[in-house]
Amino acid sequence: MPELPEVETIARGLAQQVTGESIESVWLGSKPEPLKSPAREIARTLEHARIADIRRVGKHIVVDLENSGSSRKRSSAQKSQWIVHLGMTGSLVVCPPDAEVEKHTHAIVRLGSGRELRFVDPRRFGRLSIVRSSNGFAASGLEPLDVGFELFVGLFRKRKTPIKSALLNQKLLSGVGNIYADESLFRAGIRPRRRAATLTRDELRRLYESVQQVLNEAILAGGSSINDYVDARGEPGMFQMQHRVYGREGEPCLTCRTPVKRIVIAGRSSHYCPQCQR
DNA sequence: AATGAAACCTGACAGC
DNA sequence: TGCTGTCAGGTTTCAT
Repeated sequence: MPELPEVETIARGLAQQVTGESIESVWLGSKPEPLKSPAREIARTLEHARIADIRRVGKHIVVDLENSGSSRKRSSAQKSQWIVHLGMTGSLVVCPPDAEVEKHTHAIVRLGSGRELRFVDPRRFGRLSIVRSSNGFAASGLEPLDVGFELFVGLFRKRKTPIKSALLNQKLLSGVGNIYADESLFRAGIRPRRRAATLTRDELRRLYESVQQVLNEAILAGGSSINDYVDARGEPGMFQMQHRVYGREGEPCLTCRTPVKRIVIAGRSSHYCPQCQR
């Protein structure tokens, strides 16, 4: 469910609500765990830590923790991070302790204020992990909103894969998902099946600007709510109102009235206007 | 090395 | 009501 704009919205909301809180205790569900790190390590790291900040890196939510090293020395503040990937259906919600525990709740973090931070994920594609390296968590690819144009161009050089697949490849850019890839390609006037390496410099310029424009507009709108996505407060995003091709198969292109086409690329449905996109 | 298909999961919805 | 098939905002793994 969440791509960069949704994750950004969620991370901002969470940061606002729980920065500075301490973590009292952690409950992790059993079952085939959505955990990349061992449950023991996650629990041990989170418990008694202080939440210093929450932010987005790619499609990941990074919770910066401070371990005050409770008993020993004063300033033995160790840095560790709790990384949450929401997969397709994951959500992180802050709620009062007496709120009903939803089905598919896999983790409950009790906060100093008495509230709880809960991880819910029906499809269990989401992942929780702990990072301790001194450099901190690093995304596999470049941040689409920060990358310079030359670096962006370099990503697609020599790639025979469809440009749509390249945009979805998190090792190149991290954060672009299916909705925003389609929307960006529409705005740039480029067909999703075009081989990445065949794009001209002009086309790449348009794509570069379109990606940033679409992501920024979506962040302003609080993300896209297609099925059940809601932010940290339970509010849906509004960007779906501005989708020009995604989910509009058969409907007229907003520019030229040609029916929007839907095809499958790398197993993902892809929407485009056969007239406006070449 | 690079590409694409399949696998991982559950739920919602359409059609019969 | 209930069955079947399809689809879903993501990523990893396994064959080519």
